[in-house]
Parts: sequence; structure tokens; C-alpha cells
Amino acid sequence: MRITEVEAYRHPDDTASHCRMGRTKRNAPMWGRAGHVYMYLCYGIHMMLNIVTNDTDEGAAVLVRSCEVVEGHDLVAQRRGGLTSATSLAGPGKVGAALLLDTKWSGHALYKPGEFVLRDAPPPARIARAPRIGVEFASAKDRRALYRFADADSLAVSHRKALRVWPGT
DNA sequence: CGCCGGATTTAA
DNA sequence: TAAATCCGGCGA
Repeated sequence: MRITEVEAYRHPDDTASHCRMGRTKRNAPMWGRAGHVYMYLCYGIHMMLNIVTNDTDEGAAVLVRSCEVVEGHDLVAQRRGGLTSATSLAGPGKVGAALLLDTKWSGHALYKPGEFVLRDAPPPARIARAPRIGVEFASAKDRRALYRFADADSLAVSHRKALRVWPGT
């Protein structure tokens, strides 16, 4: 599947990030090397897939919020309760469900051929931005920050109406 | 050791 | 708009 929407979480000074409390057993992968997985259970129900972005000890990652199905449509539909719409993977919980992910994948390296890998792809022609979703608990500044990014021309994106095309893309 | 609450989804 | 659902993290 192709990633169509992500949210960035940084450290320090991001009151929305799981790193805001410092280093814990759960968020350990976020402090590790880029290209590794950070998984966590959200609301006791959904498995959230994050990709560590920065170097060691920087505590940063992007939450994979939405994807576009490229191949294996039947399998995805099966795991999504028969849904075949363009938005069947629009939402982080849906991505986790389609990939059968769980917290045991936390720390997994995404660059080993033959395993669960992150591959390169052409960048979107236009990128859209918006504030992050579901971070009402964060500071006003962090709630407003335009840290949600999406392929402006893909329908496989959640909360699409709030997105604004990033000038210059 | 117990409680609180959440980077969501779904259906009413 | 609210319920489902569970464990990490914090306070005692």
C-alpha cells in the first residue's frame, strides 16, 4: 500500500507527542534509529503504526494515518469487513488492522528485504497540510501546528476537508 | 497497586 | 455524540 497521509511528532516541546513524558518502555523505539517501527495501542482498540524519523535520542516519528491500496485489494477488503471504497484505509486504526499489526512490531527495522519493509515511491505532486487530529489535550500552539501532511490529490485520506494545499507544491 | 485517559472508529 | 476497550504511566 502507498502512504497517503502522516502526522509528525517531535521532541522536545511537543505536548502532543508520546515523548512528552520522556523515555518510557513503550516509546523506546521513538528514541532509536530512523526507519524503525513504533506501535502503540490507542483507546484500547486500535494499533497505530509510526515510523521513527530522526536520529538516535531525538524522539521523533510520523504516524501513518492513511494509505491507498496498490495491490492485494481482496485481502485488504477481507480484513476491512468487505469494504472496497477508496477510503477503506483512511484512518490510522484502519491501516493497523489491514496490516495485522500489533505492539510486537514495535522496534522492527523497515529496511530488511523480505520482511515488512518501507519502500521508496514518487512524491505526491501536491501536498496538503492541516493541524493534527485528536490532540485536544495538547497546548494551543501544538494543536494549531500544521503537522498533518497528505497527498492533496488522493481520496484515501482522513478528515480531508480540513486539509489545505501547501503553497508551492 | 489502583486509577485515569487516550495520536480512533463506528453507529445512532 | 457516545460507547467500546485496555494498558501505559503517574500518584500514593
